[in-house]
Amino acid sequence: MPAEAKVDISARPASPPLTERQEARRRRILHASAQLASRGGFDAVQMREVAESSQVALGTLYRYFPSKVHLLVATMQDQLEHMHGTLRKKPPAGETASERVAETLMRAFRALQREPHLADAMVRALTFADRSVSPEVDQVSRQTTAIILDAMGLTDPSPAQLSAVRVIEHTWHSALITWLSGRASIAQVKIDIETVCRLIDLTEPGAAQGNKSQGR
Amino acid sequence: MPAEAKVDISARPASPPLTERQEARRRRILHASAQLASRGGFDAVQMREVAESSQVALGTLYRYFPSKVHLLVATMQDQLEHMHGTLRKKPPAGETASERVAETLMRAFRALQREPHLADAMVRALTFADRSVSPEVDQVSRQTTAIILDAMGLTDPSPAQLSAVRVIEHTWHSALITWLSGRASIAQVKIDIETVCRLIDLTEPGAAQGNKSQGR
DNA sequence: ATCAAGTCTGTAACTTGTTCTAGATTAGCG
DNA sequence: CGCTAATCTAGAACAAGTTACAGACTTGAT
Repeated sequence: MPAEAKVDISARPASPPLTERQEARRRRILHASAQLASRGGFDAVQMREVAESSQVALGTLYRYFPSKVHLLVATMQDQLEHMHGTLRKKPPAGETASERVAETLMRAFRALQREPHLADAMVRALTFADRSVSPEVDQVSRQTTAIILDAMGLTDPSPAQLSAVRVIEHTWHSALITWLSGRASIAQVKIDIETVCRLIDLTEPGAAQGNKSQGR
Repeated sequence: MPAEAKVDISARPASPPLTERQEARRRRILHASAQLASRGGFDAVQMREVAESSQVALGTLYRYFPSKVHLLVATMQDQLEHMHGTLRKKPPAGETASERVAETLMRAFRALQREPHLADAMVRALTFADRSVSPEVDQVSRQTTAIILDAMGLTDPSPAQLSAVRVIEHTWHSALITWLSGRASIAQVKIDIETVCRLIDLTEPGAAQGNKSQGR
């Protein structure tokens, strides 16, 4: 499945091309953000501290990322790219599409467990984001969709399959939140993921679907 | 299905019984909260304004609700009780359990559409809540579960059914967020709800499930 | 090399959630 | 009624996100 370059193109809004120093600043900021987040989660990412850690004035930080939520969502985009790359190297081994998706998400989940504070910061920012961050959040969503479709081994999904993927993403985000806020165990998240992934089986060609009103 | 009184018991932590004046204050605060939220959503619920609107000192507000998120989650509990009562009066008419659940959730969704700002405030608070609010958020979750099980017409759900309900709740919350932040249309939310509700069909006695690894 | 436009820095100010304090008020009790 | 503990009020104070601004530094074009 050859689809490497496409990601990088859509990743940046690419409005004005950044100079080298600017690219370096941006990278320092994202690094500081991830670092602080890894320590104490959402609350520990304080804009003044991010600015100081990344050797940038507060005003500059806000020029690069117009709010804390923007910053953390961008941090998530960054991490997601890593993740997608990593996952691509070792594709999931399951037989059915739903097994492979569940395996992929559980692998991502285990990665998040290694940095729970970072996960907290990123996921909280994602769900707290208001309309002003929609484009960036959408980008994260597209990236996530791409990862799931990859795991399914699809290049040209049907509408029903896209719906299933949407629901899987919903479940993934919400399950993460319940885990992060201590209301669900790791085992519980696993069950939820496995449960929702069975939706995929319903969309397979041979599956008998006794349904109506599944418009567009 | 006789299960009326139970809700009220678990609804309040019932630590110290409130005096009449205190109950009145609590009610004024919740009312002011809902009112402000209906105007401008999460951001419009400012603690100083809530205090003023409800004729209570700021310190008192914080004594009743230890944070803005606590306040909004309590507001949501309040609204949910209304909702559950309303829904109970006109049970959904669908033939299958999944149809009835989808109908119920869509009805709730339409109610939220009438007060989108209030919905914004409540849902944002719910997903932004950290561990310190877990008990309250859990209470909301239980109430939501009860509504869904009601719609299914179940009193004694199987583990598989509970899993399905959990996933439905995940989808419900997350779909609401995408709608509130303008990243999904009302139609899209409808599709997502209908899609996830088909999971219920998989848990019915006669359903053929070609699955493995569905532990406990 | 020089100039204009755009960036970056350092710092103060403003906003809103949260905490703290000192002095009234209220509730329960003898 | 009169006392004591708890509660409530008004207002200041603090914390962190965000904005504003004046002056220094870069950049790109000439």
